[in-house]
Amino acid sequence: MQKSMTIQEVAQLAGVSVATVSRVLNDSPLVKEKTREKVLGVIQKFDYQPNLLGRDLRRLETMKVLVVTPSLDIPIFADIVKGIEDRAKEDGYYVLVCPTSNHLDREKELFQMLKTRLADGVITFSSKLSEEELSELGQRNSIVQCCEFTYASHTCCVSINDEQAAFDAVRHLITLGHSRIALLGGSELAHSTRLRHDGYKRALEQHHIPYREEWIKYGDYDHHAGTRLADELLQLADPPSAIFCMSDSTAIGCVNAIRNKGYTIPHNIAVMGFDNTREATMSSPTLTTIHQPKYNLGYTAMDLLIHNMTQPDKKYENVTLAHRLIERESTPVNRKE
Amino acid sequence: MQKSMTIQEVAQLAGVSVATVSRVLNDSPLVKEKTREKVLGVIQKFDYQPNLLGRDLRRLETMKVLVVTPSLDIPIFADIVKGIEDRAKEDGYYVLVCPTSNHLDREKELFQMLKTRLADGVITFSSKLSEEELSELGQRNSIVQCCEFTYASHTCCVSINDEQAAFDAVRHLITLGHSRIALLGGSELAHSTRLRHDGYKRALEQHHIPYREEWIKYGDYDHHAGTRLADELLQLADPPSAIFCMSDSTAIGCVNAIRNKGYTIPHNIAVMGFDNTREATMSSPTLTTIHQPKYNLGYTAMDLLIHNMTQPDKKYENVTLAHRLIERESTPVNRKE
DNA sequence: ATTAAAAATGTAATGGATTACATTTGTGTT
DNA sequence: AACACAAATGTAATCCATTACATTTTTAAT
Repeated sequence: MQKSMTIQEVAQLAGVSVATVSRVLNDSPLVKEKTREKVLGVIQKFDYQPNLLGRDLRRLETMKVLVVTPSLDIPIFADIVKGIEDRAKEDGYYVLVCPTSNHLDREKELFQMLKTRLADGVITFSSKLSEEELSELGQRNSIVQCCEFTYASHTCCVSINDEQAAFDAVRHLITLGHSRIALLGGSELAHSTRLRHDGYKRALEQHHIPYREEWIKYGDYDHHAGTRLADELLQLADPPSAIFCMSDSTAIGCVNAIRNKGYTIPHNIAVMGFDNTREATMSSPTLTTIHQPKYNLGYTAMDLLIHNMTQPDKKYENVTLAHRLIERESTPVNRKE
Repeated sequence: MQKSMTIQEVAQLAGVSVATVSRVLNDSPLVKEKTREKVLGVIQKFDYQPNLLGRDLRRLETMKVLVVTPSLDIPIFADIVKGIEDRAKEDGYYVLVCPTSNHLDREKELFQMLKTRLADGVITFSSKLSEEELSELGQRNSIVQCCEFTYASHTCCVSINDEQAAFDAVRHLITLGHSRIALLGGSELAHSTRLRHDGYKRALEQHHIPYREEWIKYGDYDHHAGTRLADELLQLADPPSAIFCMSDSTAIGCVNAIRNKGYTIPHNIAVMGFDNTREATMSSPTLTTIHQPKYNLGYTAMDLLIHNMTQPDKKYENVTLAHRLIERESTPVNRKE
């Protein structure tokens, strides 16, 4: 890579010292107006750009934050990152999104960037690192987990209350008169899956509805899984009358499967999604779903991260934001409320 | 940010000079085995990580590549980035994805990272920079445009042949017996939109089918635009019998609008999408569409970028990859072929 | 005009690693 | 044993910008 102009050359051309140029670059009030103009003149004339590697090395700070994610096509991801971006911009941080393609090595490499000083902090979605690794990294670096949570000390997390959200969803179906309610989940490994399952179970228990193993099915979060699992449900001797899916994509696959069998939604079977992504309004019928405050999750995560990167009183807490149930066409109109 | 261990301390602890430690870090063959072990011992014992800011400054190279995009939720984006990632990994580059939220300032800031030495190269999707700006940046830095193309010297581009792809799509509809073919486009500003429009027009001309202004409509790339524009088409006194959409999302919106009016697809109206995203198989009916080789577009873009970052014979060419027409349920079965 | 204080600028150390060049250690040859 | 040469290691310059501290210039007060 070719050399570009340095602060020395600027100083020379402007007939001042490097210190003065540096002060101009950093808006120091100690520079006389006339001098400032002279220096800025040279800077503009030659389109000088300070080498930020030099600056960052000196300051031991990069103003960069990594967003580590297993994949870019998680439907809620884009909105979350928008929230992160906006909060970051307020304090002048760069946001760099790094997909790991679900490779643990890649994730470790990215976390190394904290140790090797290439980034000041990390926001992570569903990390594969172990509790020990996260805790250890958290001691010396700032890490915020978003949405998906691995318990670890010296770490914090921003998410909705997944257990309660699932509870609310299932209660809604019960309120509509359903008692034959299936659960279609995403990855069984995810902590959120367990929590949502717990919420599902609690809602049934509270209404004295028996829990039936054969109505609980896990797959991926995508629509193919939804189609496949819904087909399985429909082949049961005793199929459910409502299906709660842990993602909108799954719900759409589910809807397709149900309609292909000739049933109508919500008349024969009610379906609920999760996340309230744009997919929920793309499907027909549109999906009743649980809204996640995506933008705010991102904004809050970044806010917490900035706090921990800059303030001495680190916060290692779990922040829970409010979810919301959104009624659309895939569940019957609620006459009681 | 707290100081961490430096190469000096390692050298001291190992009883050697910093040069030797550096040689060990960089796998130099000039180090005696016994010395190497001694140094590695200290490195492991104290979990020393070299400060890459120091290294990068000295080498004037960061091994980082920026992927600048207006948004993260472009449906073809995730697969393209996977291709970029895989090629990057082969040569040890970091891939950092940077969304601009469509803000020109933000984009400029990110391109500045080339000048400020924070990144070695950029792959950009539909840049908003002017031809002059791109050309100027291209002189001293490596820039590859992907999919969307602004003409500029010292720049290269990897994409499909949009004109031909649209031509093929429309010809397909003509082959199926259609002559009343509408065009629903994305942003009118995009270069690809113009090219696809040209291909549409050429196909009609070649088959002596008149071009009708009222059947050409532009909006966003999303499904809402598709619904709205399709509604407009259906209200015409003389509506089309086939609709070619410039994205799968638009096509899905279109499909919903058509079915809401009580028409069936493809019996009453045929619909084609573009991109072959997962949405194309999520909709029902599934979409006939133009497949973009997304992974390969990314892989090739990164390949070209690496070439231009490392080799003296820069390539400033346009690489065109093959597209493919994929038949699904939204167009009638082709009996002639 | 003199002097103290404030403002502006400059000098040089610093951040951490790499590497050209210098020096020491080791090996082999006669 | 002496010398040539190779191998291993060390010293110090370098990458570029920031900043503590030193120095010079300006302003204000007497």
